[in-house]
Amino acid sequence: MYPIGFDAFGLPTENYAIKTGRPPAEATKENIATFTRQFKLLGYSFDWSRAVDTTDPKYYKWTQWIFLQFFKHGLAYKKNQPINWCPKDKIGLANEEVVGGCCERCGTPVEQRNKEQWMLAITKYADKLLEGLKEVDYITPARVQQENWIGKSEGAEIDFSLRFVPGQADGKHKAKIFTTRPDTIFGATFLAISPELAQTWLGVGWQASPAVKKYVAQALQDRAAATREEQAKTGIDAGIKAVNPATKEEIPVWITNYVLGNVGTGAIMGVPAHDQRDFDFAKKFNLPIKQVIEPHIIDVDHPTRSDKKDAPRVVVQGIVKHWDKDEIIQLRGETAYEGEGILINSGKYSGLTSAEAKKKIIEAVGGRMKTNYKLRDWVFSRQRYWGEPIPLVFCEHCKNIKQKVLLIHGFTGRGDKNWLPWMKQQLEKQGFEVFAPTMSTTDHPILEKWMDELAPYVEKLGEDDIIVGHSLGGKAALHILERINKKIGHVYLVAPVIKQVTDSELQDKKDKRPEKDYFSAKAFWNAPLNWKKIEENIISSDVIFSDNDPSVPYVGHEVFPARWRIQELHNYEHFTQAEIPVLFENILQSKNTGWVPLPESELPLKLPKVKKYEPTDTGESPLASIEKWVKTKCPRCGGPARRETDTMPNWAGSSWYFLRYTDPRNDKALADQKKLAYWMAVDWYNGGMEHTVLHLLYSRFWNQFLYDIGVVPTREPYQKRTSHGMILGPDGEKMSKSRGNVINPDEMVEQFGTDAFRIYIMFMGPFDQAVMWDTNGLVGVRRFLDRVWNLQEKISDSKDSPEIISQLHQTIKKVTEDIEAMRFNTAIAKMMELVNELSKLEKISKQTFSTLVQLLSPFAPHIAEELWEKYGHGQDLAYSAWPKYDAALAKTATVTLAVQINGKVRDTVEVDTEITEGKVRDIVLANEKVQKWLEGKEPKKIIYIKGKLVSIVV
RNA sequence: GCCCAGAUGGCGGAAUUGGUAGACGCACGGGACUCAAAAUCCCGCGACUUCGGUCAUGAGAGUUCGAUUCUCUCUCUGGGCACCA
Repeated sequence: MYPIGFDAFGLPTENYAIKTGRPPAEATKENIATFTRQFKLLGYSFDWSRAVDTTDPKYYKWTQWIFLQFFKHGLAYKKNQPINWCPKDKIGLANEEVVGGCCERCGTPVEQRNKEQWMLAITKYADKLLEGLKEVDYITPARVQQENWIGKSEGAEIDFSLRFVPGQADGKHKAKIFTTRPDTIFGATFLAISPELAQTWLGVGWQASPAVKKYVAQALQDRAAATREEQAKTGIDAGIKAVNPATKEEIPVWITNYVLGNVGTGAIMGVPAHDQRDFDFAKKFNLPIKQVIEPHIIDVDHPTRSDKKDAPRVVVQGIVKHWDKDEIIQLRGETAYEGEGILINSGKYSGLTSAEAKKKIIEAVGGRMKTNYKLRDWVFSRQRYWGEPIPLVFCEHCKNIKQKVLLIHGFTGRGDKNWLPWMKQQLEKQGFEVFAPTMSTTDHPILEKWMDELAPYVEKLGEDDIIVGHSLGGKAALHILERINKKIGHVYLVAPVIKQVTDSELQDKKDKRPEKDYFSAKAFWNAPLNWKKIEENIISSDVIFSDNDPSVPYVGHEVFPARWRIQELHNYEHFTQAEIPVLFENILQSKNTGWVPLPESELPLKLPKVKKYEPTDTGESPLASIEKWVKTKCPRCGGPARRETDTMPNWAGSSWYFLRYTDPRNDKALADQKKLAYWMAVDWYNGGMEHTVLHLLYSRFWNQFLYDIGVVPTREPYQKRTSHGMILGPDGEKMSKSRGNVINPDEMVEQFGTDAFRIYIMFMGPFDQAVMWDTNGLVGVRRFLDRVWNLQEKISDSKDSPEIISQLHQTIKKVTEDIEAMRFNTAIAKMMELVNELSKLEKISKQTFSTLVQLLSPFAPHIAEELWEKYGHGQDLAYSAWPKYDAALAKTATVTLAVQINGKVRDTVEVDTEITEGKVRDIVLANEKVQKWLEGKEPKKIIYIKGKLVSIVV
């Protein structure tokens, strides 16, 4: 399947509409018609019956439908986000419309303004998107760009306690830092915090000096200027001290612009001896520098160690003269991996390697392992006209409907123990109605009793409501789900007891509960689960475990069905503490905010017609000014409601189009399950490098999400991703209208013909490299096609010579292999060689000519079909069998061997292809030139490479 | 700064499990055909040369009988990310 489609939502079309006042849908239609005509003109064999257009309501119905799935699963949420705002034009700008911090149209400096925006929680998929890269075959740059963009860094969060008066600990105030190098903590000579963090400290009552306040205000303002260039490092001593938890020494706290507010925790420990930026800063402000890591030479003699082949390292090379012999020696050594090494000046950790020290130090200073990602959630709103309308309405009445949460405690737990009361209080504060009953058989759990006691609460729950189950309560939650006949909105399992347990394991349990209680729980514990039924009754689910849980081990997808979202948190034990903020935040994402999804029957929500396409001067999309469209009825309660006026970004439609190709006209689903199962994943996705970061990541995210909710059959959408090179203009620059270096295919086809144009594009350079357009190059290609055409005159019934047949078969081999490896340029070169040879002959056989025409047909289909038909082949060439390579026929009787003496070619000899090595020696040694070069000496060694060369060492 | 890719005649490029560097095409020079031109066909086309050769694949080193290909260092070009702790 070789499909094609058009993705036309977005800025260029919208700007064109603003400029001309023409409806973008109209211009899009015209452009699609032009592209289609040109593609057909060039003879591309697309399956036109599957063509899609992302701006077609029949298509974007499903884009909207997918968005609603994100919404229903708590992955789409609204958040205040800064947007680029032009105060003169009074519109929000996309990043690409901001040039050097100024508005692209009018040059006014751009301001940051906060606006409520729809967000997609792609960060929840950070790890999955990273993991998925292992199972696909992408070209290296594409894979690396994905990895960098996700930007996983594993490190530790460590608290530094603060002292507002030197020498006096108040025990209350702490600064949390993030570091990937906890092993360097003994070298932390200062604490650096971002202006953003300083601002929040000021906000909660920190009495800083006027100079500090002034610096913070200034630094924040400079930051807002949002230039892309790196700013000089500035900073100020905050006037307070922090205690290095490793050395227990007081170190100064500095506020500086080189620490970012939105990375890590917004605070770092400054280790000037082992971080370039910390070093620069310490130099500038005269802060102490303390070395705590020593690079070490690993192995002088072995440049590559077999046990650590892939570890990057620094190689040191030196050339010295021997101390007494007159000899020059080269020394080579390797430093430690990635600058890590052996700890020094680090108390009892001195002498350990970085890797060994990391864990121990984190533990000793009370830190926590923490994984950070660079990836941010995806801002999914655009205050624009030309995009898919977001199919939600806001209903004040429904906002006030109370969502219910059922908290189920675990074995020997209670509704008023551990984190449950805290969670109940927090959720009630947020407007939830919370049930946290205590089971009467909590110490001797009996499944049926629990089900009976929970039944009255379960009865009250529905699609908006939430069940949270802890430990054995998690298992209870699953049993509830397999017994009901309705859907529950969200299910959170906290360290669920779900793994089968044996008697001996129960006996080994080390906690205080009596053994007999365990055996009473066993039947409950090990009761089988009907996952199919459970999955039918859940809209969304989340599972968390703790990595140091003494009683419930982490359980992954070997127990949970493949689609369950499972997270492993650090240091939560068995969640017996009073608070679990992470869980609270997760539950909060399921909170009803008054936004109500349109029912599927009302999709597509079509873009209304407007008079003006500019965003309004309040920064909202033009849709906001159409009262008739905005004012609507709530699909849930029927009361008055207003529509969302934001539209989706241009990435939306292109995030799933590959799925639609499998079933482009389906109006019951985005595509039929069977067809998806048949076609997906995409075997091979070739495209430009400009789409290997965002589009690739977004579409993988959508596909993985759709997989998780059971809509698509594969986790990853694309098996293989390659990239073609860009064709540059004749000036070597990227083709663009403004530069005036655009080549129009219509003109080229007019002048040289479609086939010449096609072949030139393939012949001009390697598939994956950027090449400059040179119209002169078309001349040679056209000559080649003319020569092929002229060969007709030579066709006869004669037989071709063995040499010609051999060359023909070598050409079949080369062309076949090169097509598969996308080496089109060399395939064409090989055919040119054959045609040059044939042109020299008086006569050629019809058979040879036909085979040549077949080989040529993928490159020049028009001329090839014409010649094929003309020379008496009934069936279309396109459906004929590809020529077969015959190794026997490709063989030549003789080969030319190069004769080398001491590595230099001195002569060539033509010998029988099947000649023996002994005979070759005889021939070569008898050779006149060889004799001359040998100068009577005996050869030390003779190397014979069959079919290639003979090398004589003297 | 970091990451990725690359560097071969006048030009686009070819050749890698290490084996005759410059295939194929463009441009250029010479010749044939023609009254002439275009088109076409044939020949030549890396540099130097005392015509024996010598030097040449961004630079320098290494391994090897032999390196465009493998190892190391450096330079430059293109692309991506960027004070990511």
